[in-house]
Amino acid sequence: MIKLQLRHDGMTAPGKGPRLDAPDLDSAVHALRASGLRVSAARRLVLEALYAADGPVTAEMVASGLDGRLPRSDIASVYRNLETLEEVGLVRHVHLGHGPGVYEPAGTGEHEYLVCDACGAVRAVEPDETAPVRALIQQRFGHEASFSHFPILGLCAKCARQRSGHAKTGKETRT
Amino acid sequence: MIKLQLRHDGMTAPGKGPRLDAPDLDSAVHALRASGLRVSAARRLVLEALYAADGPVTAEMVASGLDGRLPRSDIASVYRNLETLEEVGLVRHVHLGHGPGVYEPAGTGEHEYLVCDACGAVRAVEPDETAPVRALIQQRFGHEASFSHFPILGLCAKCARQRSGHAKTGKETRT
DNA sequence: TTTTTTGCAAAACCTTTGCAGTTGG
DNA sequence: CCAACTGCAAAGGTTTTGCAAAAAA
Repeated sequence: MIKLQLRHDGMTAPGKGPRLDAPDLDSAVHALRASGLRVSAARRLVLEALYAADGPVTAEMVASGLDGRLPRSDIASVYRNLETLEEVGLVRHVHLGHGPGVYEPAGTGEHEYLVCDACGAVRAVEPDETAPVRALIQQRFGHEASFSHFPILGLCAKCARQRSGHAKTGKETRT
Repeated sequence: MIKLQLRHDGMTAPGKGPRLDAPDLDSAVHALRASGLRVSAARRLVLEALYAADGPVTAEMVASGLDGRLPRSDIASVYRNLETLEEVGLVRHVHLGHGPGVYEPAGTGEHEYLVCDACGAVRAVEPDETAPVRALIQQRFGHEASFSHFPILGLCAKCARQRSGHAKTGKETRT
């Protein structure tokens, strides 16, 4: 068993663990106020964007007001607010691939992700769907796994079929 | 079932899938030549560093000659060579956290990783240890998972115990 | 000799930080 | 009023790219 230690900065919600239960924008704003944080225009806008988006989005997307659907804001403030909101457990971020991280409201269900390395498809599943998988990992390794920060990478059903079915040649995506 | 598609750039060995079987530096160099690539000093040095390291290392580490153990080289060339070597299947890279990616020889066994989100511990395991986990994922989701590019994140046994045992307060790492 | 590869410099990309001015409570 | 927050600008860390010079085959 190899074990090494690298530079590390805590990848999930830092201060507290428990994500606040905020299924919609309003409850998020209330929770925000309850946390002693100010509900500034910029801050509210970040939440609005995350709740309005139909999936996890980049900071850049939030700053652009979801490509114009909302007023745009400063990217530095967006990052600062995402971090603050993540600290109080209202927001979560995930790394689905090599690009920028993507953010989503923490209160809308703790999604876990499966990403296809060949076609890039992202599939969000509910944690109880992966519960047996996490249980098995727990049992085998004593490790309490979570797939909500890094996805389960691999080949989606379609790409896997395609590959084994007729041993296709170089059907990969560019890198 | 949610399904979204984001920008994607193929995170594992691009051109071909099959990692070349190069358990040591010499066979790697031979495989390299066999691939039609030139064995330049800089290129060889990258391989030397990866085989000499005792775990996956950053490009920066390679460029520094593993902190002086080997001659140092230009970081841009290191990245270029890592990419090239990855393309022919001699090298692989992993993202263990928020920092830079880490690289290792592909021929020394396809490690998979478990990373602790609290203490940062990295545990490398052999793929047959995770086989049942991957089989379960396959069965449940039709997804051919691999944990060699993104690790299984979560709490290691020790940190999990610590946390459930005596409901500790704010025992987290900074972010 | 010819094509690949290098080394340097510069840029690109994502994210963080410093600071003076603004604003929410 | 005053601490918290903003916007801008600048920097930081990682990775990529352009290009003329060097080196492998």
